[in-house]
Amino acid sequence: MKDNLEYNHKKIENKWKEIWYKDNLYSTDSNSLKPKFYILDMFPYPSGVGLHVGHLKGYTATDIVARYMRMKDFEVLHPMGWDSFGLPTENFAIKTNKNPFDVTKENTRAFKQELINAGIGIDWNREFDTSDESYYKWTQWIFLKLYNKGLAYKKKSPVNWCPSCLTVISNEQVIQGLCERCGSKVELKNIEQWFFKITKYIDNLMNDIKSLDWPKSTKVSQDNWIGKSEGVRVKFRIKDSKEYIDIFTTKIETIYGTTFIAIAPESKYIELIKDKEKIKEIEEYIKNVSPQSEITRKKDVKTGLKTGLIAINPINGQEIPVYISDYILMEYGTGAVMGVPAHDNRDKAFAKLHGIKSIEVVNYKKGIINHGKYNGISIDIAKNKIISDLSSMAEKTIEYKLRDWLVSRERYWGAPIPIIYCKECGEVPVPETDLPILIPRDIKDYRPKGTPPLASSKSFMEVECPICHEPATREPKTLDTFVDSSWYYLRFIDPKNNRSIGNNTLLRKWLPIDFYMGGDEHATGHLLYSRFITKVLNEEGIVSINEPFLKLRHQGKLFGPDGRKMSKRWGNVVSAEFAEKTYGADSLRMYEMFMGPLSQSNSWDTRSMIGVRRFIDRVWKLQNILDKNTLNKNIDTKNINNLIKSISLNIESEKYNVCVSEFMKYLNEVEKLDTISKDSFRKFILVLAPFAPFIAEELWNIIGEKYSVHKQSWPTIIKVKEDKNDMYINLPIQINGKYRGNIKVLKDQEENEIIKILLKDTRFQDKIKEKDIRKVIFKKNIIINIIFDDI
RNA sequence: GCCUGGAUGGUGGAAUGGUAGACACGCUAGCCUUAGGAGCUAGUACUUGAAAAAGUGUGAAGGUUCGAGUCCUUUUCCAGGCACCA
Repeated sequence: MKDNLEYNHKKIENKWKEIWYKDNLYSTDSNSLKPKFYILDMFPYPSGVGLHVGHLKGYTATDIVARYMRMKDFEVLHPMGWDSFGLPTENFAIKTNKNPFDVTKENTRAFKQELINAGIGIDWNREFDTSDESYYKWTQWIFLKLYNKGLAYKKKSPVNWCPSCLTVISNEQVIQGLCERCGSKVELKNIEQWFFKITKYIDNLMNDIKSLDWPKSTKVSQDNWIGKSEGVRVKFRIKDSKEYIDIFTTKIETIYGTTFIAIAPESKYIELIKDKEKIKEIEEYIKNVSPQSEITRKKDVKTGLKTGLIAINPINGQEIPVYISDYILMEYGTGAVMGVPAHDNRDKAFAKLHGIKSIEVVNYKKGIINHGKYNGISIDIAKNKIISDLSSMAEKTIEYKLRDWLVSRERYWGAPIPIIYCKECGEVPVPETDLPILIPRDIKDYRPKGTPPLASSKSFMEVECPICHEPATREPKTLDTFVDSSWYYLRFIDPKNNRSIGNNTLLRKWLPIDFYMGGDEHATGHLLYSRFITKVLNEEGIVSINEPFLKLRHQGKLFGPDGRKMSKRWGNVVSAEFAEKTYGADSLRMYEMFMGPLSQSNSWDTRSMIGVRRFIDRVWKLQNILDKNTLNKNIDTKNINNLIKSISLNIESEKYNVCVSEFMKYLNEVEKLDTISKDSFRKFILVLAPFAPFIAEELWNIIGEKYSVHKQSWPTIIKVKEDKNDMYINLPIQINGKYRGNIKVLKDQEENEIIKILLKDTRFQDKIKEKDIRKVIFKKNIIINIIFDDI
């Protein structure tokens, strides 16, 4: 036979990827009667760097699952699109001096080609860019839905400003005080912006997440981000005044220990100060503090000033000084705290710096109050008593960290906000029939300047008021890219629909997503926004689901060979193209799976990849030992049965790395036999197909089966007759709990029989004396453990 | 500080409470070859030993159990996330 078979991955991959694409092999029949399975990857920003091996980790895993489910006779929807609107694309366009329209086209083409090269099975009929007019029409439509429900509103408030991107950004886009995109220090600016009222859905967001099949860490992240805390608001009266300062505390039991009040520099309580000298001093202080964002204020030094105001502790009438300090955040609680140096580290640090005394009033170790009226009473009881003692001066409340979602941007490359300003009629939403509001093309310089670039287009700005038909102007701000991606998953179901966001029946049928895969960096951004938008669309009757993603998994990061994050800066980016050229797409896919559990991060090691390439070569050479004549041997059938079972099990339990080992183990066994039956070979190709689609299709073709292997059903297990070998098992022997070898015994052999055998076995008869046996632990077919007295 | 994961050979990693290190990479030796960064065969946790074999061994210390990498308690270290959130 053909002895020197060489597997030519280039030739074979080029052949099949063309045929598959031409046939759109992975197209989904929306109206199929089979059970549906919707599996989705977080779609990428098609930035300029191209696809590297890290991107493919998640895509390969979903591709394997999609192919497996397809073979299990589900109608599988596995689509792909491009998150092309927004800062990543626009910044890339600016850097390369091109326009974002062209950049989007070029980059999406490149990304798509690389996915095709990697054999990722996508229904390309459903592809879209979020910057397509036919897509952002519906982004704007969703904005109007929110607007009409009162969930989209404009407000002047301190917002995060990135001085390099020249736009506002949301809280979720600020990472440790720096801009997520460019790493610049974020400033605080007081400007009018558009918000989505996500805070209205806090309770739903917190409750509904509990039942989702999501990684625990992600659920916890969202909970922390929402940051619910239950506490009490307390009024502290100002001496010689009718005014009060409202504070928020979660530790009302410490109120006796209050030795000062501190308010935020932005606090309205500053107006209570009447002393002119003091006002000057404080204005000076505020000037020094306020240009900084709350996030970037120095944490170690807690600066502050006495305001001259004296507050009265409502619990005991004690007079305490009021300070202004930059460690108090205006945006949380009431922007004022009761300072309890004895029981709060920050208060303690502030008190130390400003010479304020500290009174210990609670013993947290013992869980009791050790001061005043409630001395000796447990904290829980004291809390309630204090609250009722304070009566009208206190009120139980719940505070959250989550703020409303800031969605407007002073940038060009995004969906224009569909609002019109009319002198007569005020703020007017664009009528649905006028959508989409297109981005103007007549802007020469679209680069960010701090004011919305769209404002410089006359043709865009000048418009007729939809109500009174008088001249009016458009809102020149655009929507954040996270608005685009907060609903994209539902567009794949009916992507070409021009009349509605999606056919109602189809949306009902295909939602929710059964399996969602993507990076954990989206835990508090995209994933939270998508859940929110889904809940709004649900209330509007547009979708019938309450949660978009039933099951979520994160693929771990793939670092460069040097263990650092893959980046141009380090020169450690391994392109998908490089890996495919060297060893082929099938090897690349299998290697990425073989590296370890999917959720775990790993470093790329090209050298290790040779292992899976050797495997692929040996699979190719199986043709040499293909036995066309004889019937199945029992052992051959048993081997393939085991493989089918274990691959199914391991795909379903998401252990793709173990799948690869199982294939290798199987191959080792088969090579030992020097022959493989056609039936087993056929099944082997079938189970291998989700992992290595190219070589599987080629071998399928070679053995004369009908195109395509990827349209076949998952192989079934044939029952084999039990033979002699099946009658025996190797039973591990433990003596005093320690493994001492094993013996060959009949399957289902009982305990006393086994002991008889052991007593005769030359290896064990010296060690085992029947009369000394104290106890025997026996688990049929699993283990026998013999315990002696003298342990 | 808080939260979430981890810790198993030289490396990546396997292991429903039941033979730890599967499967690979690398390495060592041999075969084949003009050659090998190709292929094949054998070996490869550590210690002792020529070998047979014995002992030790899953970050550390305890505990539960006939039996623990796996369960419980304490602890150390590593990675990631959040953070003046009152």
